[in-house]
Amino acid sequence: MPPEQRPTPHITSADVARAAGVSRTTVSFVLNRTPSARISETTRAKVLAAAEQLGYVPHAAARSLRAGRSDLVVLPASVSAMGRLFSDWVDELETALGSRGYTVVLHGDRSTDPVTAARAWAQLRPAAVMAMGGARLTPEAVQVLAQAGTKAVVTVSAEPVEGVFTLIGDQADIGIAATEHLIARGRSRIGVVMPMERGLSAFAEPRLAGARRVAADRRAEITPLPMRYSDEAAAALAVLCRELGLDAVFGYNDEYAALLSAALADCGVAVPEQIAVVGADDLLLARVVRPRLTSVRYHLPGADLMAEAVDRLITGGSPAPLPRIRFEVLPRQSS
Amino acid sequence: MPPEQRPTPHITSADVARAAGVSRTTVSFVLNRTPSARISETTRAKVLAAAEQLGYVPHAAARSLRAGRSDLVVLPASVSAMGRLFSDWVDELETALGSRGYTVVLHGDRSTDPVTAARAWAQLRPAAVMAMGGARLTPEAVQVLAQAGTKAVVTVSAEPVEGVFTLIGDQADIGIAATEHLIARGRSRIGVVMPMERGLSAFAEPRLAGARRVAADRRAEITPLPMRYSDEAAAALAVLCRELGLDAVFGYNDEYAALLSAALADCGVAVPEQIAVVGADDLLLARVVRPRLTSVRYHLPGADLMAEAVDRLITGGSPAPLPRIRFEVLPRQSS
DNA sequence: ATGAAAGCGCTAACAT
DNA sequence: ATGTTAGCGCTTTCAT
Repeated sequence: MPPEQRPTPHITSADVARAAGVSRTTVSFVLNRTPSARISETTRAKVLAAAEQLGYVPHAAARSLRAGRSDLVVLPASVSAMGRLFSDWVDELETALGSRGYTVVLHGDRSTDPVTAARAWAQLRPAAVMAMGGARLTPEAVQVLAQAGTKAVVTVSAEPVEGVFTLIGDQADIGIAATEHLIARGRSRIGVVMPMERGLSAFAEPRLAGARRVAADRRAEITPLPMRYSDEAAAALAVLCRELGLDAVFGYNDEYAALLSAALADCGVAVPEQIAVVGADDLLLARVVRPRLTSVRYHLPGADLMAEAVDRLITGGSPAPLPRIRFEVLPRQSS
Repeated sequence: MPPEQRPTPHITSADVARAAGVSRTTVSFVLNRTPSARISETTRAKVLAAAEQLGYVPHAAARSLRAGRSDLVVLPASVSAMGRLFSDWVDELETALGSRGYTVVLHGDRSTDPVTAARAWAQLRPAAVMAMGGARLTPEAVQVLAQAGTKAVVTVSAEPVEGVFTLIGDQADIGIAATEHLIARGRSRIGVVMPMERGLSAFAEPRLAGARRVAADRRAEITPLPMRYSDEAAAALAVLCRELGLDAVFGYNDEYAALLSAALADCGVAVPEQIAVVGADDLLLARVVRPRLTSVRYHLPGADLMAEAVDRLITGGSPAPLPRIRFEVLPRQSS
């Protein structure tokens, strides 16, 4: 049977109503399972059949415009800057929120100004904005979202942010964990890689600060090591490490650490015997390179717990505060 | 100065009009730079000032509902399944489309049924859907999108898909490139890793088929090697490779290849002297491991070219066909 | 150069 | 149990 050629290209709920011989109200009630309306089984079946037969797909924009609420959850995040650990979590979060009826979309976050970014998200009038990555949430940005009716604004930060459901997690803790591990392994002349790529210093600085804090108490010495992400830069830095007489390096993350570790080996420095190396983020990479890379991993709250909290925020409840993000050293061969 | 507390939480274009002392029509003209309307400089300035002062943010849903067109580009893609090469491209595409006035959102693609997935995208009434990853586009799914008014449907496939702007790219070419490279290096007993993780066989099968096609002509022998992504599986497979007397392995992609390469070294097999290894996707990983991994990389059409084509499709033009996706072997130490 | 008015597709009081 | 009706915020003829 050839596909029926509709004169109207767009099928609306009115078409469904007409086909089923009911009003648009009834169609709306059936399709939304409105609890307050009692619909007879026969009517419900008729409506469903008509919708199916016509290939009706509701118009999300019209729906949320009228209803005054949206089921959209915007997750600002640049997809290429996402580690595996985080992207797995995002996938789970998407599933968890999806099963609660929300539509999750990732919104590339390449705008430089927080307010401009917030305006871009606000245009979509989302129920929630979860700025878990690099996006900065200034008070003005938060106000833009609030004014657009965003019910839940979530972020992760070292300290609570006014008007925002804050997941507490301090990058400094990563530097602390790595440095404590290295000192426990008997190291005391510790380099800390500072990536020179843009946007990374927001993470690198607190990690360095954490390392310094630990070292100050334990008579260890911290040397910041600026490094670009390239073979050449790593090779040069490897030589420098040897000349400085370092006995350990915290490599910012697994990628920088692995690159440097390979460069150290290439120039004859034994890892970990002469210089121990620690990464962070527990990427796949850490388990594939030799020596296997010691890494600091983080534990985000379960995606389901997070989804529950967001749902509570959207529906007007006050969620229980989530546990602080914890960091853990996974000792492997490189330290 | 404390933030002004508005009685109305949502600021609409009517508020802007009132504050500027003009009609909503004028506000719309100014904000959209409607070319057909001539607005005096003073009026334009007044409107802009009022909008800024009130913190007005347009309501994308209302706008596209009324205008009958949307500036949304939906990119269905599971973020955790994305390689670095592809995610970089997505970032660029986002920028390129953004500068043309489109709003790009990634929509997690975890639904099993193509039509269900298409319906989820169609709810957003996007101007374009770019299914570049694993998402299958059946004729029914394409029809759902067409009926929802999606102007541009784009995908990548080995052959043109009816009603879809198809980027031609054949996974088999990867297997072909890798195998030709290995044969040129004098290898003839070639294993091909077949990942057992779900969803990957859609890519793995054609790669294997490509390898077989080349081998048939050149008296080389292909052995499929099922493998799970784990240290243990890799170790076991490394032993098997030795026992089978293979002299080369195409590792499906860089991750599997690197894992296997490390396992081979661990069990005393010299790479590449005894067994050459080739990966694919040219991940960072390939340059960080030792020996550095030979990899097959692909060249997607430039993001700007792609954006241009999508824009053409949306605005009713017919874009020039894009160049076929090309694959290239990057020889490094492992082969 | 600017305004009045209609209506996009949908939901939710309020009727019946 | 189902229908009538009034908008949600915006764009766009058509007047003026």
